[in-house]
Amino acid sequence: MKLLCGKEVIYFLKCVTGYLSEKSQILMKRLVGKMATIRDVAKLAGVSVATVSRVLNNRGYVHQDTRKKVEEAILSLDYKPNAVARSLFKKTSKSVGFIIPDITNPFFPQLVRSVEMVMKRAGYTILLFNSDEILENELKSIDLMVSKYVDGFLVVSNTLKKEHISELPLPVVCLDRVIGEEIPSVSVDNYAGARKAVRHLLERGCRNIAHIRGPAKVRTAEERLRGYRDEIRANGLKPYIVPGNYDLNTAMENALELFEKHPEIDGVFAGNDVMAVGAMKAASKLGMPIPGRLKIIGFDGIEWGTAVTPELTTMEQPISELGKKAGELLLELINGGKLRTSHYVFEAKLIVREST
Amino acid sequence: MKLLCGKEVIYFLKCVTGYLSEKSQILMKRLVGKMATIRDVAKLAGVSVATVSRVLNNRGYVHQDTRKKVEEAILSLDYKPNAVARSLFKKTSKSVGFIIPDITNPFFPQLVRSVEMVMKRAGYTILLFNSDEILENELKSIDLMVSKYVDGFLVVSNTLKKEHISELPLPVVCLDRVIGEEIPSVSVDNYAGARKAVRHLLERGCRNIAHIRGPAKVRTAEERLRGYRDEIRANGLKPYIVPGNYDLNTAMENALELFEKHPEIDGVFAGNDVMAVGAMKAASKLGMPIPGRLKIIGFDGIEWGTAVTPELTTMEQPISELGKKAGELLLELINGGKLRTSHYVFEAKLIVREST
DNA sequence: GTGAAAGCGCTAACAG
DNA sequence: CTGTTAGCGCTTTCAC
Repeated sequence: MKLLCGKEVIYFLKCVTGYLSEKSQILMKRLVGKMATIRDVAKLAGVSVATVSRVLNNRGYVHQDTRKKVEEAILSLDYKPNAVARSLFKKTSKSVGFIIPDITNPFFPQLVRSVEMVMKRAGYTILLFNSDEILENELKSIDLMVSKYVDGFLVVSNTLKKEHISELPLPVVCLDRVIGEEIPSVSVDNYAGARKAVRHLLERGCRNIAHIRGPAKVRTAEERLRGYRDEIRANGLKPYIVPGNYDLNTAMENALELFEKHPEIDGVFAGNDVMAVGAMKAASKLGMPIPGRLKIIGFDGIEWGTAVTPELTTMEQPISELGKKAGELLLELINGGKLRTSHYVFEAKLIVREST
Repeated sequence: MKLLCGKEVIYFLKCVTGYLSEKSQILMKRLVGKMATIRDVAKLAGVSVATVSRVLNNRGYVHQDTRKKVEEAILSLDYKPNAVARSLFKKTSKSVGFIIPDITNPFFPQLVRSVEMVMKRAGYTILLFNSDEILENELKSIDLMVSKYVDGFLVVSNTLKKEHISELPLPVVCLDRVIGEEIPSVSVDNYAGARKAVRHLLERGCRNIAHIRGPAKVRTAEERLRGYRDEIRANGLKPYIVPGNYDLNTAMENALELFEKHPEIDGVFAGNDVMAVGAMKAASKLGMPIPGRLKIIGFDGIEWGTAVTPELTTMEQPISELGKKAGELLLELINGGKLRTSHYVFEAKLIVREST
């Protein structure tokens, strides 16, 4: 048999099918690439589908001998339960969605990884959606997820509002940014982190500290800006604020301009690591030694920080922990648990490297 | 009604339900958060489910007036077709899997992004799996995908062999690495790219060129090594090869050792950009100016290359194009098309920046 | 043009 | 302990 190819098998089947026992016929189905169903297993094992279902799910009593017969049938048919059929019945799919702005932003891969890790361990699959922070994309993704019976989802977004989420028939947890009181979230204390960053620069002797801020309307960026401003004020210093977009080039250009206009600047707190690297490049273009002439601190703790020379001092976010905690919350929610705390706030941690 | 909250509505419903027309009852269902089904729509519109299905799928003849009634019902119930039920029947899920080694490796986010882009446009969702190149993980993910009726999948892997794939009941395309003649693939010509890289160093005047190689058994790494070796030989030079693991630290340490032992080295071709950055750091520790005393070229074209100072010269892979092409191939396969060419090989492109 | 009915593959009562 | 059966929500013949 093994030597026949697809078409031949089919032909052969047609010829002999009438003469074969039912069991043999089932076995043949496999050879032509058809997936075995629970019914095939039941027939082959000589039991009912209910019994097969029982051994599959380890539920209810099944006699040892029966179980064995079923297991053998499963093996010989290489039967795999059909997840879609199961989903349809159970209204659950063992999968969760994850909406992020852009996987290409170096902050997210680690987050995705840690989320996937805890979800996979619990038997869940991840559907990934890049939204580019465009509301319409997010909404579409959500509809899709609902119709696919995902069991819940994680989202990092600034555009999404609570009214988009609160009526949904599935659990949601927000990551990195909080959307509303009612929606569980995991984030870091950006404000405190920012103040700590500025304080570090102060301790290193900086007096004229600039801030390259993240994009307007982005929560994290606003909070870091506020932290910077407050700490600067509390020390009676003058704030220097330039816009940035959480990306390298804008930050570099704006930093360049800043350094030229304000040569007194001796410290920079960048809204994230990517922009900090931009500032480093600007400084290097102007021949300003780091940390000698200028000290720079970033925010995030992404790998880039250790790739550059000098290595970047930064306020590290516990990215993996964020993802892990968010995943755990979602799992609890999925399993019908009530959350004791529904807003988790982590601390950013000062990692002193070479740029300060 | 709108002022009642969940529990109250339910109570209210219980009380009056007997007195309501069937249509009103259907409308109420929504208020308590139940998803409308095609049956609800049919009832509300006063037609059969078959008709609703017809307007949903734009198939067969439906009278204008009927269509209108149905559409109104859909709107007023905020009905969304259930993707799972549809999948069960159609044996297709409008989703594809993507198995990658590790999203945390800066090469993959861009790839994922570009794949998602073409797939989303065609209405497909991405299931993401990080395998860590562990065969067992890959196999598990594949089983999962099959049972979820994914319509096909993309995979980048060295561990997976053709026998794991060729019998699968769904289309597969390999990315970045080719697994076998029968399995469509999209990759780049690592060998030629490597030779080109070395030639560039040669043209820049290097005579003692070392190679930091990628991990053993990884196809791409082997090919780049071979390219290096052949080009060096062809020029009658002496090869210097040190191991690396496609990661920063190993590369840095090994480069450090290499530079100390062989001060004559004046050029480095690293197996990927991450290791090239490692080499840069090593050089910087030893105070070897780049590109003055030592020239370095990487492979990949990831963003890191522009973040470091000096910016990294590299053999750029057209990552987005790889993803796009792979996605397109998969779509063709899914739609039952035959591929004219099933192995696409892209060229790596020399991007001269500051490190050479 | 439209409806009735038979599944897709699985689970969970409910009987024995 | 095991089998029968009625769906989950949708699509698709096949009649009318």
